[in-house]
Amino acid sequence: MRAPTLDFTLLRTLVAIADTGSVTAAAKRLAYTQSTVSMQLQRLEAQLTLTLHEREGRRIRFTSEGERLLTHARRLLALNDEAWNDMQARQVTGDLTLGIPEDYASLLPSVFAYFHQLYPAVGLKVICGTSVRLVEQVKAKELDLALVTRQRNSPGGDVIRREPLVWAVGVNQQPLLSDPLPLALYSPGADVFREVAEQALQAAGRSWRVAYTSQSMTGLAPIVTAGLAIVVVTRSMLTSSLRPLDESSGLPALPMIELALHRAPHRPSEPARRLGELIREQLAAPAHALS
Amino acid sequence: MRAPTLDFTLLRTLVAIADTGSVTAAAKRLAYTQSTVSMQLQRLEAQLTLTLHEREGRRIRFTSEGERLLTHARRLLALNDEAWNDMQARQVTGDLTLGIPEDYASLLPSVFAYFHQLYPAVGLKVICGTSVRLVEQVKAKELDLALVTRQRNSPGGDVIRREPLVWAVGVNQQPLLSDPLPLALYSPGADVFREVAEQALQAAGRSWRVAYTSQSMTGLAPIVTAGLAIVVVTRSMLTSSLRPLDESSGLPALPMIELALHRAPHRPSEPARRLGELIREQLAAPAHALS
DNA sequence: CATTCTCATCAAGTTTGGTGATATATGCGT
DNA sequence: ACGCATATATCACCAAACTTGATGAGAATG
Repeated sequence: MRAPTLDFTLLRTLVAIADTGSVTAAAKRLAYTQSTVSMQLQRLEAQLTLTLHEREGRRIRFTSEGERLLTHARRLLALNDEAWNDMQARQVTGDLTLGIPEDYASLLPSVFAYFHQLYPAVGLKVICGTSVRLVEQVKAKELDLALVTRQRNSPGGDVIRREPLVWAVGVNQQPLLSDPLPLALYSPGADVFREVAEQALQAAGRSWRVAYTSQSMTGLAPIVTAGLAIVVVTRSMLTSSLRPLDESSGLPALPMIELALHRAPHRPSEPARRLGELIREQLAAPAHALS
Repeated sequence: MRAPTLDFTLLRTLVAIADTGSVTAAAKRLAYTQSTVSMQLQRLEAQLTLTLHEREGRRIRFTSEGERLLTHARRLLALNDEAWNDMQARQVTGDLTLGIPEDYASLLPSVFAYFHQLYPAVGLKVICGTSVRLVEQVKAKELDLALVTRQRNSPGGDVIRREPLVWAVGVNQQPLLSDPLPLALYSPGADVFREVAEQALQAAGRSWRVAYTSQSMTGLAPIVTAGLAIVVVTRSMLTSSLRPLDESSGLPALPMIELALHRAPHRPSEPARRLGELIREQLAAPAHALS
């Protein structure tokens, strides 16, 4: 007697029959003939020497053995697909450059680690820059993908996630609400946060001055925690040294910003597609109000 | 493109090659031809469109993809075998009577529950009795199996487990070491514990009297916990109301007893075989000195 | 009662997979 | 270096397994 071995093909038709509730429908779904599916079911029963199904008039009913095998089958197929996908993923090769805004660098390492696990043969390079610059680089095909922040409903790229912006100040500081308002801004020339903040203040008729600027948030941190200026960050970027300011502070509400993924023009490479999908999955926004 | 599906047969071959380290050896183990195994390996690589192995002179070496698939394969095969065995087990039907000594009734319910899970179509009946009587019933084919206690190296049956016997007394009582020693015994005419105790006392030159007897330990419990008599039990039967007596009590050491499984003469039924195996597995002794 | 739908069964054609024989390559001993 | 023994790859052939399209039986619908 040779090794007792199940047949994935038969198991797959079994669950298809169970899912659709009919042999004909299962056949359609699997792109087989009806007679094939019918015989496959019989073959499976013959191999196991037991009865998996009965007929109640027109409807099919699984015996307890059938139900039991079904749970085994689903488990096995899930593992099969996982294994298969994993092996296919290892064949995805190539190089890939992704651009991200500096402020998001902290959000992504886990995604990169996961990506490397799934696609060990892909060389991934990450560069940081301002959103405006990254978009230019993607258009120039210097980058395969770029994750950028942008104001709501700006054109270009696919929205991955929406996030609220907040005013923040050092955790132990009183907000410095003098007029003009002292702002700490980073990415001096081009950053979205700056635009958003200035628009909001202007609409509210407030005056402001740019008290400090830096290339990155880290450079700004000492100023802000010292209470010398107010900063704009996304809610997810709040650290323990930052305290968000609500409406009672008298500052105008800030709109949401969007995290968007830009892809290089024309057919993305396979690695780029995969990374794009992964980023979408992993960064998918927790439930927010939308549209 | 039809469903991406692995082939258990090929996976099995793969692990056989990995286990044996050679195509030829794998072929022998699987009862295939060498050429078959060789082609199967190629087929597997072709289906996945990747290279699983390389040759280092004569020796085979798996690529990292090969190693990876191997771990998947082992997992999948384990699940396959589990599923297969489960489905086969459900086809084992019939009735089955097992005899056990009353004092072990508490040890076995979990085994019975497990057995019923594995072999739901088997009707299992359990009867209790003294070891001597159970052995007779097995010989008379009134029982399919009997689990009995016996003195070390007595003939008949297969040893499942060896257990130490101990003298015990009520947990709050001082041992009543009068002469003659008051014993509480159950299974009056025939029990092994009694034989063992009496042999040990006789060898030690002690006198004793049977102060109380009962069909089961439960009937004796009040007497013993009240400190009116001493009882002999296996170490695993000690309850919170019993206190074991060590050598400092002056009582002679007791030998180990054996738990043995007797099978009805001539070919055991399939259910009987299975239950026998299960009992052996489940009751397998924790590490003891042996021989 | 006719129609429609689903399913089981059959014969036939095709594909797949295993076998035995043979060729190639590696390691080892002389 | 040479030849023997062992391990592997490859080929053609055959048998078994699988899919298919056709056909008929049985059940639901109206």
